[in-house]
Amino acid sequence: MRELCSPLALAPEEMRQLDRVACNRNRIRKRDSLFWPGDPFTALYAIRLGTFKTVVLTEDGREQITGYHMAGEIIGLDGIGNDRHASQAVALEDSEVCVLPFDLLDELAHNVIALRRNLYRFISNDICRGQSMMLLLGSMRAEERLARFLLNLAQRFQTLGYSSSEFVLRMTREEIASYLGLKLETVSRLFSRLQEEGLIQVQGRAVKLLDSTALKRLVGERC
Amino acid sequence: MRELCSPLALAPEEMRQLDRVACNRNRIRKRDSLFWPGDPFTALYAIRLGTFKTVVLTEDGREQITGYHMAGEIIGLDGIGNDRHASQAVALEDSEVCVLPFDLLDELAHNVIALRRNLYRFISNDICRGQSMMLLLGSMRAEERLARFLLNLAQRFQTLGYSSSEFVLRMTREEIASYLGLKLETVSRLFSRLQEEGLIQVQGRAVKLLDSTALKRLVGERC
DNA sequence: CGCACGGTTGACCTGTATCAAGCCGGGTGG
DNA sequence: CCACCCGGCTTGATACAGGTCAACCGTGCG
Repeated sequence: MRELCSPLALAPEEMRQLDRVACNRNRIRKRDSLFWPGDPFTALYAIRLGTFKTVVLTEDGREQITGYHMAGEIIGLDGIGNDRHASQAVALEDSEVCVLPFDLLDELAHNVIALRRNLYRFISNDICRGQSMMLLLGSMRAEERLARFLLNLAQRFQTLGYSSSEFVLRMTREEIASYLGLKLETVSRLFSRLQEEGLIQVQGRAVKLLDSTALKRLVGERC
Repeated sequence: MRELCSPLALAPEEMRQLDRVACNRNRIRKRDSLFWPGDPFTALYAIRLGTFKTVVLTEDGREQITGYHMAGEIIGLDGIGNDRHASQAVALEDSEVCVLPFDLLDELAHNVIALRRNLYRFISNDICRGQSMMLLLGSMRAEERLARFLLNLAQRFQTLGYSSSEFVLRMTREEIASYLGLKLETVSRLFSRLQEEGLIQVQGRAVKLLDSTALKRLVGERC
C-alpha cells in the first residue's frame, strides 16, 4: 500500500494514518466496472495492479474513451464535483484497486497539509491531461495522435519499471480509436504504415518502438 | 465580492475570513493575458466581469482553445498540479478578476470544511468539462459541435441573468473553430446553414436562437 | 475443433480542410 | 466628415484525410 501513496510524499507517521483510510483492497475482473455514470460518488480508487479505461457516453449511445489508467494512478476524481460519477471505469484486465473513501480522505486532509496539497495536485493533473487531450483531438492529424499515444504509453511503462520500447497493449484497436477520436480501420492502417516506415514493429497487440526519435519528430518535438 | 463566492456557500463568519483572502481586484484589458504557460502558479482567479479564453500550445506553434470563461467562474486551476500554469488565459474583452492567492486559500481551507470541499468541487467540475469536450471533439460531427456550443453559451448567459435566446458572441469565428476543433470557414458555413434552416439568426456576432427545441434535437437530446 | 471476435486490407465516399476571391463595417487619418 | 483600409466574415471551387462498407484472415478461447 505504502508505495502507492508515495507520490503523496507523506511522513511515516502520516502514512500510518493513511493506512487506516486505505485498508480495503478490491479485485476487479476484466470487463467489470469500478463505477458507472450516475453512481453516487463515495470514494477515489488507487490502482494497485492492472489497467482501466474511463468512458463517457452521449444520450444516444455513442461513447468516448477519455483515459487509460495504470498502476499507481488514481481514478474517480470526476465524481467529486456533483457527488455522482460522470464516467464509467472499466477494467481492461484483471485488476486490483485500493478504495479510498473520500470522507475519510478529506478528514485526514484536514490535518495533513501535504495530503491536502497532493489531493489538489492529483485533481489538477487530471485537468492538464484533459487539456492535452483537447489539443490532440482538436488540432492533430491521425498519425500524430497515434504516435503521441504510443510515446505516452512508453513513458508510463518506463516509470512503472517496464520496458519503454516494447510492450503489450491492453486495449483493442477500436478502443484506441475511440480514445484518439478516430475509427478502428484508421488506427489499423496507421499501425501498418508506421511499421512499413520502420518506426515500429506490430504484431497484434505487441508493439516495439524501433525509432523513437523519428516518432518524436512526428509529434513535432524538437530532438 | 461576496456574491462571487456564494457558490462556495459559506457562513457569514467564514465570508469575512474569505474577504481577507480576496481583497485585491485586477483589471485586465482586452487581449491582455492573466497568465502564460510556464508562469509560476501562485493564485486562482475569480472572474468578476468579462470573458476569458484559455489556450494551450504545441511546440510547433499550433494552438487549441480549451475553454471560454465568464463572470462567476474560476480559472487557473490547471496550475496547481506542477506549480506552473499549463495554459494561457486571454481576456476577450475588458475584464475584471479577483486574485485568490492559493496559499491563503489553502490555509483558510484548512479551517473551513465547506471551502475545502468547494475547492475540490471546482477543480473536479473542470475535469468533467474536459471530459465533455473530449466527447465533443472525439465523436461529434461539426454541426452538432456548434449546436452544443450555442446551447451551452445560452445556458450560461441565463444563469448570469441574461437572455438565453439572444446574445452577442465575444469571440471570432476562428476562436470558435479552434475551440470546436474545426476551421473558421466551416464554422462560418455552419452558422449560415443553421440560419437557412431557421434554427438561429446570425448577424456577425449577434446570435438569436429561434428554435432551441430543434437545436437540442440536433445534439441528440431527447425532448 | 470450430466459432466468434479482433484485426487487416481494399475500394469507394463524404465531411471538412484548403485555397481563393470578394464583401462588410467600423475605426483612423486626412 | 468622408474615404480608405484592414480585420473579420462569407461563399465558392476543389482537394484530401479519414470514414464507411465489405471481404477476408488468424487466433485464441470455450
